[in-house]
Amino acid sequence: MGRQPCCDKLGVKKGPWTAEEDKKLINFILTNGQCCWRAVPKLAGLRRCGKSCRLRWTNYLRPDLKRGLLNDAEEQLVIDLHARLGNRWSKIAARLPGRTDNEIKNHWNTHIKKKLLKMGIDPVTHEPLNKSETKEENDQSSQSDQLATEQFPETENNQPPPPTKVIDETSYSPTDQNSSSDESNVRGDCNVYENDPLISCLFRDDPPPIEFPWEFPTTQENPSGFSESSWDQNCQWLLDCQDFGVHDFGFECFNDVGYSAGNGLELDPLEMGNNQ
DNA sequence: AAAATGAGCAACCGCGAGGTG
DNA sequence: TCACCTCGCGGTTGCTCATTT
Repeated sequence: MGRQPCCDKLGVKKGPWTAEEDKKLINFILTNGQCCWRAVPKLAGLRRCGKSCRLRWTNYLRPDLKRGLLNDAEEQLVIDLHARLGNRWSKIAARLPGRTDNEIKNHWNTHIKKKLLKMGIDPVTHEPLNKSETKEENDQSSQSDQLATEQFPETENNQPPPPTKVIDETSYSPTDQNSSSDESNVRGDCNVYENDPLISCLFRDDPPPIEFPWEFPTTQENPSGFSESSWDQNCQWLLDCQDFGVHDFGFECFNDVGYSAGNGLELDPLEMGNNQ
């Protein structure tokens, strides 16, 4: 029984998106908002699969996206979140304003992984490499496996929570507490970090409202200067651009919207929430 | 200067979750 | 309860560009 393809493969274009396609997609979403992705390509006049449209939008065209490499704070946060959540990139991304799961995943695979290995840390377990090797041997024991499964049923590979001393001491170290790598445990740690608004925000049940509903906040406090106008108005100039190429100018102007420029980690989640 | 190799990243694929009739 | 559909996620691929030989 073959799975039904997400779209009609015939006549569906694949590969890199052109500026023209980007323009069509942005134009459509600005006009209609995000609706049924399956219908988007048809309605927008794109010969693309709906899935591809969604991916393009969420990973590249969304105006609140930050571009460029992750800064040190973001990178440290990714490492720590990965230690707790494992490869749940979307969950990790939800706690990094303006970053996408794909971007974080790529950054992890290309930069952080190597960095950790260089430091002698196993990027999977977040334990010192020699220690994890020893541990792997010990893990042959079915007893320990069972214990791990019981204690951390949802943990990746049923591994016990990684230790946290591996995290750079110069950064905050929320994982210094006993913790597991699952979200429930993330939540469980919240009280520990109550005093730190950033940390407590990061480990809240519901992540900070990073995902704007594709409308810019209308608060007068918005320092970006976008506060008075609508999303449509703000983006209209984009659509008027000749040779539209989002890659080339990266929506930088939007990065200031809704949170502090340059470093989204400085945002105040409560304030953001009010802004919506 | 050209070929080989590696790194980075956008995009694709397949699967599972959740919603609906 | 079941089948179907859409969406989102995570793993993987493959293209492009930079660096090395």
